[in-house]
Amino acid sequence: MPNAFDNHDHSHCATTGLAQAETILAARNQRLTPVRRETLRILLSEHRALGAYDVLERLADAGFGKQPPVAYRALEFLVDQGFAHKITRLNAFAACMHPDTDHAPVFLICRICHALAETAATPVRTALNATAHAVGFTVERSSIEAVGRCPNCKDAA
Amino acid sequence: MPNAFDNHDHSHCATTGLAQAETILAARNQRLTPVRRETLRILLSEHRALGAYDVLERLADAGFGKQPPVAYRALEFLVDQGFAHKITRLNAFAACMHPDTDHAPVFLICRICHALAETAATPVRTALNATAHAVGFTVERSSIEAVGRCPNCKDAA
DNA sequence: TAGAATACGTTATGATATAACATGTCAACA
DNA sequence: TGTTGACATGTTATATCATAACGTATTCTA
Repeated sequence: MPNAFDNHDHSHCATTGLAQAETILAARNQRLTPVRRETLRILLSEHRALGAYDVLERLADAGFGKQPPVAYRALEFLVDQGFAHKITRLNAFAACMHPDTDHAPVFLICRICHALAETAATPVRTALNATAHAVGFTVERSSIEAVGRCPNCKDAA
Repeated sequence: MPNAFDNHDHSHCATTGLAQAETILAARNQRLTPVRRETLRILLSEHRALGAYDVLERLADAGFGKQPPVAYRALEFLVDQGFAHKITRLNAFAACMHPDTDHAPVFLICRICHALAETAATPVRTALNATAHAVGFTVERSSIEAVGRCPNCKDAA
């Protein structure tokens, strides 16, 4: 599976992502309405996080409503259904790169080019659960977000 | 070392925290001015995260300025110097419980009572670095925040 | 003590997010 | 097949979080 830092056929990401969403949502009897579909397409079109107001602007350009709740509601739906994530450090949203598998992902955010990768969380999550367990805490949800330099920007300041 | 979920002599947290800050800042030639001191005292007075406007209100009550930059600047200073952390998931700030040691902490946020604990990060950070390294990413800073139930609230909904 | 650096206070504005309510769409079924 | 109820979309208005820009005061240091 490619990640955001590889060169890859990016058009593939969007078509695959939309197709996956269609299938999964149909199975759940949930509707991928036009606004929701366009919102997901917008997020899939970049391997970076977009602010709700960026998404809103693009939705408005595509003929949908111009007011914040339009974007926030579509984003909330996609997050609830596992097709997008909120990156709390950035107050921004990104398409999920593997809605079919394991969740509680780790996000790697490039400080230079703003690329965003979503990586395998298992070992990190295991460590987090152990740490929490040691003080009697039960983890329900977690955000693990790292800022740094991606391989393409590793020599930059 | 007690954590937020233990019963402990809480007045101790504030006095120790302030004393530590005095000592460490003096050694760095940094000034713990009255606003900064009061801000730290406010954060230390609770084992939970406070929003900047909550802090601001208490600062105003204590006779300091009433405008947002007053709180944000003091908080920024404390974060820079390692005496407070921003909890991005909550858009809120909390006193650091061990400004003297290892950083890049893990935060455990109780969904029920809003208590906040800052725990040993080493194993989680190790796992995160390994995960990042596998895709060629260099971690510079990270936030690891878990929401769930603390031992005192584990039987609640 | 003059000048530079730092800190504090204010006004104003920007950025992110949601409450509340009206209108529109669609599927189930009486 | 028309009504109903659930869900979705759109709007207005407002809440919440954060910073830019500028003037004044304090502190440090030469």
